[in-house]
Amino acid sequence: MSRTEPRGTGFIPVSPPTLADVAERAGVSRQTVSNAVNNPDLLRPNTLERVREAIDEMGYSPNRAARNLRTRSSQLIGLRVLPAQEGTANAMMDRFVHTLVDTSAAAGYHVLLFAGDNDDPVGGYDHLLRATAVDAFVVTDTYLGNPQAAWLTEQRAPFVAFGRPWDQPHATHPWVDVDGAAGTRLATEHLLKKGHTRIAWIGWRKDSPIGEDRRAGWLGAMHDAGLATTGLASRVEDTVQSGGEAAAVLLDESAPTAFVCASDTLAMGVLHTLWLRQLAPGRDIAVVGFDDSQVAQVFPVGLTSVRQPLEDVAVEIVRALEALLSHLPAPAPGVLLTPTLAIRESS
Amino acid sequence: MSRTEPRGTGFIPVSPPTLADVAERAGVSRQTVSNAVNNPDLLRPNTLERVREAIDEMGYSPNRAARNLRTRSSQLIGLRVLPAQEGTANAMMDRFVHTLVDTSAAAGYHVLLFAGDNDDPVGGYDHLLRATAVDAFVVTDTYLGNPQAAWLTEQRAPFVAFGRPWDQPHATHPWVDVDGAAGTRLATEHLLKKGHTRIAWIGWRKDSPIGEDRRAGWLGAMHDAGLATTGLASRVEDTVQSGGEAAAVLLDESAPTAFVCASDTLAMGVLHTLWLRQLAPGRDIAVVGFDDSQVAQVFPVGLTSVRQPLEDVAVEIVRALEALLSHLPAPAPGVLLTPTLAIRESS
DNA sequence: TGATCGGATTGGAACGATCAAGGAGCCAGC
DNA sequence: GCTGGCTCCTTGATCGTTCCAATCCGATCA
Repeated sequence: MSRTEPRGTGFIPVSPPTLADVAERAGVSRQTVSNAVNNPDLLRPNTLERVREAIDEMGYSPNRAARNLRTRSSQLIGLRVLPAQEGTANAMMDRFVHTLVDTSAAAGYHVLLFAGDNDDPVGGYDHLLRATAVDAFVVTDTYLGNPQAAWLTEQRAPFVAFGRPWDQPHATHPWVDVDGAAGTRLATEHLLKKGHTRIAWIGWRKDSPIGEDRRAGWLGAMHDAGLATTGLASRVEDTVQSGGEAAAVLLDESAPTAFVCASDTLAMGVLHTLWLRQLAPGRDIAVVGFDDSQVAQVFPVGLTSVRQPLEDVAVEIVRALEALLSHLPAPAPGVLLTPTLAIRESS
Repeated sequence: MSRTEPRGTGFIPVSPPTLADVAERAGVSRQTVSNAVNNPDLLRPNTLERVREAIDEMGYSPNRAARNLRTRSSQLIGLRVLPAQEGTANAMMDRFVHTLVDTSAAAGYHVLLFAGDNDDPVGGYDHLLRATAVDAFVVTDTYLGNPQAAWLTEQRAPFVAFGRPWDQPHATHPWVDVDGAAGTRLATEHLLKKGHTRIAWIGWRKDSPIGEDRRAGWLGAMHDAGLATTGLASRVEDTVQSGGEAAAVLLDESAPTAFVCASDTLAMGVLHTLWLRQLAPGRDIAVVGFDDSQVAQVFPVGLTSVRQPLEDVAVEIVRALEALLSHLPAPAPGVLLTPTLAIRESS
C-alpha cells in the first residue's frame, strides 16, 4: 500500500505504513487495527496480540492529519508568545512553558507556539481557531486585564487562563492563578519573624491589578502586626532602574530595614542601590523579590524570592483543559494556588 | 453544509464553514475556491473578487487537518524541550525560541514543542516523525555531540541543527552555529585594548567541543598579542560555585586582572568571589561572560558578555528548513555566524 | 433443530482539503 | 465550419483515519 519503495539509492522518502498495511499483514480489517489502537478491549486477546505484533514490526503510528480530520481534534494546545523582551527578569515564563509541555504530554497533548504582538491582543488566535488547528488555548499574558478572554469566550473557543479575570469578576471561563497576596504576606511575615518592623514595599503602578494584589499581602501582614506603613510604600515602573531609585528615596526618607518587592526586577534595583551604598543585603538590609527567577538564584548574593508553584499551575491548567475538551462540567471555575518562599542570603 | 446551526442557546459549537460552503455562496466549485486561496493567478479578476468576498463574509479558513492530510505536510516544526533546569543561566534558549517562533511564522510555519528527557536522546522524535505530525525538526541540544543528528539522518527526517556536528565532521545535514572562538577572541581583544595583559580563562571540561572552541578564541588572541597563558586557564563544571572557586584559585596563584568565561554562569561565580574579596568588578578586576543572558543584563553591575546573534540564527535556520522542505539544494551545508560583545560595567 | 443473543469483526461512508483530468467557452487560422 | 490552442472552471478520486450499521459466528435457549 505504501506508495514509494526504498529501492536503489532511496532518495525518495518512504511513506510510513498505514492502517491498511498493518491490517493486511495481520490478516484483519482496517477497523480492527484501529480498535487495537484506540479500544483494545473490543478485541479478543489473541487477535489483539497478532495486530500488536504487526504494528510493532512495521513501526506503525497513526497518521496525525487523518486522525485529526476524522475526529475533529488536533491534540494541540495553542500558546501565544510575545516578542522577546530584553532586560526584564521574566524568565518565569520559561519555567512555565517547560512544565506545561511536560504535563500536557502526559495527557496526550502537544504545545503549539504561535507569534503575537502586544498591539493586537487577538492576533493569531482567530486564525488557528477557524482552521481548527488547535483544540484549545492557554492564555497567559493577562497582566492588564485580558481582552483575549472576553473575545475567546464570545467565539466559544475552549481556553484556560493563567491569571484571574480581574476586570470581569463574573467571567465563566476556567482559570488558574497564584495567590500573589499570600506570597507577599509570606515574605512580609518572614521578615517580621526576623525582627524587622520597618518593612518597605516597592510595587507597580496602581492600574495593575496583579500589583495591587501583591501589595495587599504586604499591607495586610503589616496591619495584622500592628505596624505603621506610612511612607513605606512606593509605586514605580517594573524596571531595575526604577526599583533602585525607589529604594534610594525610601532609604533616605523612611529608613526601612527591609524591602518587599513586587518582582525580582525591582529587587535587583534595590540590590544595586545597596551595592552603591556599600550596604550588605541580608546583613544590613533585607530584600525579598517575587518570581524566583534565574537571576534570583544565581545572584552572587542569593535573593530571597516568592516562588510561584508553576508545576502545579501547569497540572491544574491541563486538568481544566481535559475537563473542558471532554465536555465535562469543570470541577471549579477557578483555582487559586499558594506560592512558597525561597529563602536565600538576602534576608 | 455546516452541520450544526447556532440556534437557541447555542451551546453546540458551530462548525466553521468549509470550502464547499464558500463555493456555494460564491456560485463556483470547490476547486475554484481552493485556487483562490492557493493560486489566485489562475482565476479571472472578477471571479477572484467574488470568491474573496464570500471568504471574508463567512470567515473561512482552510481546515488544517484536511489540508495536512492531502498535502502530506503539517506546516509544523518540532522543537524538543528538556525538563527545566534550575540554577543555570541558560535563558538564552528563551530568546532563541521567541525569535524562532517569530521567524517561522513569517514563513508560514508554527513551532510544536514536545517533551524529552536527557536519558533518551531520540525520545519523542520517532513518534512525531512516523505520525507525520511535523514537517521537520530543529535540533538544539547538541552540547555533547549529537546522537539525534545521526539518527535523524538515518531516518531521512528533515532537520536543521543549531550547533555544528563536532563529532561528525563529514555530516551532510544542514546546520547553523555561532562562532564561539570568534566571540571569546572579541572579548579577549576588548580586554587587551583596555590594557589588560594577564587575562585568565575559566571554561568547561575538555570533553565539551563547544568549550574547547571558546577556549581557542581566548588562546589565539593571547598568542597573537605575544602574551603568556601559563597558569591562567582553568576547566570546571558549568556552575556558579565552580566558577567562583576557580576564580579564587586563579587570583591567588596567578594574579590575573581580567577573566574571560565560557558562560555567564561561570562569570557569576567570578563576580561572587570578587564580591567576597571586596574587589569591584570593572574597576579592580574585569569580567566577561558568554551568552548575554538576562542575568548579565540586570545584574547590579552589568556583566559584559558575548552575545549570540540568535535572531540571525533563527533566520538562517528557517531559511535552511525552507530549502530542505522544498527539496531545493541547500545553499550551504553549514552557516557560521559571528557573535557580538555587549559591553557593560564589568569590563 | 431453529430462533435468539451478544461479542467480535467487517465494509462502506465521511471528515475537508488538493490533485489530476476533463469540459465549456472563446478566439485565431486555414 | 472545423480544428487547435488557450483560458477558466468543474468533476471525480484520493489522502488515512474513525464512525456507523451490518454481518459473522459460536453459544444458549425454547
